[in-house]
Amino acid sequence: MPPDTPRSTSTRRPAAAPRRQAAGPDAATIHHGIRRDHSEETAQDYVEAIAALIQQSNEARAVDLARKLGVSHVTVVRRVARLVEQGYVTSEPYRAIFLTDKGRALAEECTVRHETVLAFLLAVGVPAAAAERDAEGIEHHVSPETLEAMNGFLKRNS
Amino acid sequence: MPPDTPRSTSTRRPAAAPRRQAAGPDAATIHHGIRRDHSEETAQDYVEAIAALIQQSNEARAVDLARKLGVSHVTVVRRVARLVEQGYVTSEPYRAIFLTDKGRALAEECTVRHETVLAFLLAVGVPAAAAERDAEGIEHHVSPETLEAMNGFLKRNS
DNA sequence: CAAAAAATGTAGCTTCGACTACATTTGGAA
DNA sequence: TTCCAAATGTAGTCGAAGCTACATTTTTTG
Repeated sequence: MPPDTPRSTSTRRPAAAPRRQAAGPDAATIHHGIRRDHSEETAQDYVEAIAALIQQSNEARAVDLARKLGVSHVTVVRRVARLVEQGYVTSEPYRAIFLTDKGRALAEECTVRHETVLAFLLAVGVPAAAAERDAEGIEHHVSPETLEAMNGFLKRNS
Repeated sequence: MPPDTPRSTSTRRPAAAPRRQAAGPDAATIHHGIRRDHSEETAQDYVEAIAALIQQSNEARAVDLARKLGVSHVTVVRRVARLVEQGYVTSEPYRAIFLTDKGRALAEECTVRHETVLAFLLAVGVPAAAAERDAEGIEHHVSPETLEAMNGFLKRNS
């Protein structure tokens, strides 16, 4: 095994200060948070989609959800089971899916945020098609502070 | 099983037009794209982190990566193995991790995008702490069009 | 009303990220 | 030079998201 790779610089810690050496302030914390959110993102997507379906057909069927989200009905069914556990939706065997109060609240919140992000992107000059696409992804990573900044911007430029 | 749930409205398709009924234009496609990206997000995070480590220590060790990303070294090792397969990095047993040309290119691209998003958020009035956090999540969902809009905004307001 | 179609449910497989626990290698110190 | 701590590697588990295939129930339709 040729020891060619330079292993020197600042790699081995002096055995005394084992943690927190050269890296940034708390980059790990940020990534941690992102990962935690990941699970909630899906929940939000589902709840939002369910709310949309209910609004347009009075009920949300698993098939429609599957189509809307682009996954198989099996995936939907399993995810919905978890949403039931988390208290976002109710679902009886072979019946449609409905939102609980908690679910409705989340959907409402998500929808508002989605609208804001979309309006903001459009206001900044993003073409409609791209704005719609990006809003889907961005909305889950917008903190209250950023949301407020977006709203401020929209208010100023209206 | 009481058949109480209202199943009527617009649910059953007329057997003739089995697909694409009431739903939006192609919402599924959007979600599909988002999901596909998910895997690339991680790759980008890793490549970006590796580039940062190399810049500050001339090499990226698995431990440092693990610390930076807030995961165990095992997770890093496994992910890095896939990055090797994808041609983003090189890695010899018990040695540090280095970027290939492809990896360097991706890192460069990600870094630029990250900087742009961050600068943009700040320019729009998002507090620094929130901007840093949100940029991490948002950068992966910014299309070229949106990136260009952000750059345009920054140019106009400088 | 009965048959067929559509929707839902269930079983089981795959991939991926994340972890703990334990083994092995490396490199710096004693 | 030997020993030890830190870094890496390996094995095996878990949960979640995806899927296909097949079973069951509901709803439409002939």
